Amino acid sequence: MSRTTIKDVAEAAGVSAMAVSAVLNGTKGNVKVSPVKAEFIRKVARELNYRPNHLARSLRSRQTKTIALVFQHLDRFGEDRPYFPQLFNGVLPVLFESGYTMALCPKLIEDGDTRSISDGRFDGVLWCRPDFDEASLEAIRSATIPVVMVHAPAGSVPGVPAFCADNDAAMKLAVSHLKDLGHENIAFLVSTIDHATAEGKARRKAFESASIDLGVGSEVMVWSNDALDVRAELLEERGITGVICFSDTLAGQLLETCLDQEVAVPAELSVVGFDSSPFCERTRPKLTSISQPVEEMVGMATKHLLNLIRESGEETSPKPGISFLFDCGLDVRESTALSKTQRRVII
Amino acid sequence: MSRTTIKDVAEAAGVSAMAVSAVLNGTKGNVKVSPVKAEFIRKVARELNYRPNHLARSLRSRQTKTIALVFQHLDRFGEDRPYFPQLFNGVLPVLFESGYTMALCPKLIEDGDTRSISDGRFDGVLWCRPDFDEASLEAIRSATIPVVMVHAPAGSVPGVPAFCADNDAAMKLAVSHLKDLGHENIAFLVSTIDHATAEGKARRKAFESASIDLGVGSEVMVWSNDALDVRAELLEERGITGVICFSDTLAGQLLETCLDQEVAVPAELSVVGFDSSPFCERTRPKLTSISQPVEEMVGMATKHLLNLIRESGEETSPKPGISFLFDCGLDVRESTALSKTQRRVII
DNA sequence: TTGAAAGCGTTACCAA
DNA sequence: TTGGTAACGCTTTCAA
Repeated sequence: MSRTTIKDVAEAAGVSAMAVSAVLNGTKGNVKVSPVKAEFIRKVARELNYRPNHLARSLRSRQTKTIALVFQHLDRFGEDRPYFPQLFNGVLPVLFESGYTMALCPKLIEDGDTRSISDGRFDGVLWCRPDFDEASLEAIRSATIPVVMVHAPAGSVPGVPAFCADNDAAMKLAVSHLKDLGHENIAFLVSTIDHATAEGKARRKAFESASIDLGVGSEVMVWSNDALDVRAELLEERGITGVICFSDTLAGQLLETCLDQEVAVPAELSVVGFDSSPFCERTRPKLTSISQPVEEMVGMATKHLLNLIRESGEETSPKPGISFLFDCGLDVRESTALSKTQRRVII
Repeated sequence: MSRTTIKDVAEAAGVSAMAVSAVLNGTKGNVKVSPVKAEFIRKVARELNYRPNHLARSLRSRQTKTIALVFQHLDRFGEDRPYFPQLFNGVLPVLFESGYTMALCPKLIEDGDTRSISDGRFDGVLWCRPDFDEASLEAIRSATIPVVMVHAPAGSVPGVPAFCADNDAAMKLAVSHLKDLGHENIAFLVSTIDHATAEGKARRKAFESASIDLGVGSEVMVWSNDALDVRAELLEERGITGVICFSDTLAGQLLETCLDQEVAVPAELSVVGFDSSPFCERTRPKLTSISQPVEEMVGMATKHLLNLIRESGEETSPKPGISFLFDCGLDVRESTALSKTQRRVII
């Protein structure tokens, strides 16, 4: 029974409640208790097995030592989705090191009742959803606690720090790789759902700029769940020989479709994924993919959030919003190769 | 700014704070507000963008709509550890459906400061750590909120419900499988860490009983990180031709060791894992493994916990502690085969 | 150095 | 049907 309150301890020790509080909280402020008395209080507290009520403490002191993590919870935490392990590996060590608790709140994650961001339970929010509707943006804007966004393009919400992969550089890397292999017409493939997200739009734009800059033909293809006739629609109709996909998962689906339709990868079509997850090692052929430092991004975002929380107590001049862009890499595996034309030239 | 309090709303609407509370909380109890007034209050609340302070509400009503999840956080959430996705898939849907928040608290998960179970922040605790030290057991015993244990043998803490795989039946399944294949000397392999856990001990005992019941020679081997000479120590010295491992991970390590030492699996040695994770499909040979319904176990444990929380408000006669045993299966893949002797007999 | 009192924002209880 | 008042358990401020 942790029913013992600070009052019980105070009575048992023959002191006031505040003396107990001061002793147990490391007496910040100008209240001081003599060492002897302090030790006695500690002893009594231990004997009564006193545990401070975290709720009452938070209510009064206006800090909960808890942050909320918001992510896109469309489906299960799957075996082939390396994102969630990376996310948690990025967040938890940083949080735990500082004694912070992580909360997964259905109101924020599922109900979209984003106004409850500031309902007092959290000191800050790590917003890792790539889809922003206007309600969410408004909630983030008007939050009374610090919010940090991950996977959000710079400046998505003025004044709110954003941590994001450098999609422009990433796409340039991938398009350049395909161009070097002799591909002249390249497509960007994205699912309907992802296409609607901020990151979907950002990568699409990045792809288009990269294509123009590098002078290759480009095409954006939004893949709903319909059948896709790779040979007819891509190869023949549009002369596309290289495809950059929004995600590894999507690239995996494309590989399967190619297998079904007897389109050879990479002989006839080169395929690039996004994330460079362990999944890439298990496909046949192994998937060339853009790598994104999710864990580092999330880890730094978490650290930044904790800093903002610390500072929010102090009187500091308002800071400008900052965004952080993370370099991506390209892990070349087996799914990309010289285009047919190029091979002819070499021969 | 969600600084608007219930008082502000009450003033603006010209009513008392409790009227507002009654209206917004669905007026349980005997307090009633006329429909007209109720609608007006709702309107004012909406206009002022009032959000109830969850902390204050919890403090007063003594329920936080939050449960804590405790698990073993030895290392990273890895790609080859299917446990965590299964854990979260089991817990979150059940919790979210009932509007409960899940908290990961460093005090409980890392610091071992288990007394803070009852610090007011949680309505209940889902205890999924397989290692129980005396301090933890004492903390669970003296908790003021409901606790449910997963991976704990029945009756680990009197009165606390335990959800666990039926290790006895599982081991019987595996030993029987190996016996049918003609193996006469079987070992149970477990790492030092796992051996110290409650589940480690339970499986060891289960293995020993199964071996005796089925009349096969048995040996328990605790594998620290030392080199293990499979041929000398297992095959020659002890005549062991079949090994049941504590986990798939450990079985994977054994497979690698066998590869290094040129011991053929399954020709010379049959290997069985535990968990039947997707990992088993990726080893060479594919790993025969005992399957444990983690997701269902955890899901049911969560439901049970929520029920206990609901009931804890009511005056019910104290219930006896219950334990739930879950059937395991054996997924036979490629790492187990007829023993040499048996093959000779057949030929 | 100490203690008393006033909140924090809410809900429960009791009188009207 | 209403509304005041008293908690919930703690910390902070102010006066001694």
